[in-house]
Amino acid sequence: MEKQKTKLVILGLLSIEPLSGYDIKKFIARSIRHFWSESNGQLYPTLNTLLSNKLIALDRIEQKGKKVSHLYSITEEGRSVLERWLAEKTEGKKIHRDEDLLKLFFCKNVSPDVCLELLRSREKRVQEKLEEFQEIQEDIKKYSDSPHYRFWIFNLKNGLYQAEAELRWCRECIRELTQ
Amino acid sequence: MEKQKTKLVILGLLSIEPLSGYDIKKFIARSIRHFWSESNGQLYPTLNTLLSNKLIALDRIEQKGKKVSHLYSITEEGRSVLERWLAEKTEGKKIHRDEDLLKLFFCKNVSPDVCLELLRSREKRVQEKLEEFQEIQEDIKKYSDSPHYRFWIFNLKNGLYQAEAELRWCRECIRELTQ
DNA sequence: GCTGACATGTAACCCGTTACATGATTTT
DNA sequence: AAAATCATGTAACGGGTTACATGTCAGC
Repeated sequence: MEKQKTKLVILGLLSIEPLSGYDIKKFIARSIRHFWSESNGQLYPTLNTLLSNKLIALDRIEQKGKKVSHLYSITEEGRSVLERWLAEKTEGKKIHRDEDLLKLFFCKNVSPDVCLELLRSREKRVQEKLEEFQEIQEDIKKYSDSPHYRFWIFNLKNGLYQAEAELRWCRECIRELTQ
Repeated sequence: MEKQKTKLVILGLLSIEPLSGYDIKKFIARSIRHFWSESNGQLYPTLNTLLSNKLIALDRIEQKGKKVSHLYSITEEGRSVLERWLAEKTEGKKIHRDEDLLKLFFCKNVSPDVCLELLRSREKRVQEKLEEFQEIQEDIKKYSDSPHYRFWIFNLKNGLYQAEAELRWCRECIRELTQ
């Protein structure tokens, strides 16, 4: 009965600045995509739910011609919901399923080459992720004066450390298998 | 349209040795719980699906008194499905949602104490995970002569490296916030 | 006139967990 | 006699993705 986190992301992002649904998607893509995602199928309906629950407000509808853009902002009530969640203890039960590791666990069934290929492709993926972090770092630089910034850097660093550890692991495994 | 991984875990585990549904649960708990989980609601129905697809076979039903235990084993067909999957390239798109990091991203909204508490509780959780790895290492020692063993150690090491990186990160963040 | 970004949304589907149901057997 | 573990399952629910639907606007 995992509670719906989508509404919390929305509230969180709107606590930074008023945004439209589309803005939220872009914001996520530029900043937290390395540990969070939202799909349209969740985003837009949730936006409307939050609106009817008065946790967010519809600031204005911009219309240039007939192109519509809904700009939302967080309400006082929304803020208190957000703050309550932030102070809540996160239950860390959720284990995240890792398909590569699962395959590796059964790798005795296949040739060493298959296994090596798995590791190399993971290595490559991790390297791409590292590059992604560079991009994100660039993207959020424009917020470097914001009080949010230091926390965002924390997040980035987390991804960085994880990726480095992963890379080291891939290489060690590959070395051990090729000896 | 994420394909059902449950059946692959089952096939994988049965490729090691014949097991009952309950055995599978225990096996997971003793070996791969750090990166995989299965619930009853998935396990038992999938077992029956695999059976009717002839990817696994019902070896025998043990009855001591009226306590029933179904022992399954993998068929040739099941083996080839397993091997095909192992050789398949894993699409690494799946980002795993991290609620702590999400909270941290919005931490400007709350007092530094709340943020510190978040980090400390994460640190504690990671330490517990490290202890878990010790347990798992003990539990799988009985397989140390098996050709599977080296891969299992790889997996364990992955978790270990991840946890160490996480721990370092937690501590750095805490230090930076308490200065 | 076409492509690609802008912009919002819905419907179907599936994966997975939770909670419940049932009953035997072993241990305390 | 109670509690824990063994053992298999089902029903309901909900979260989340995919794919589709619709239409505008800017630039080439």
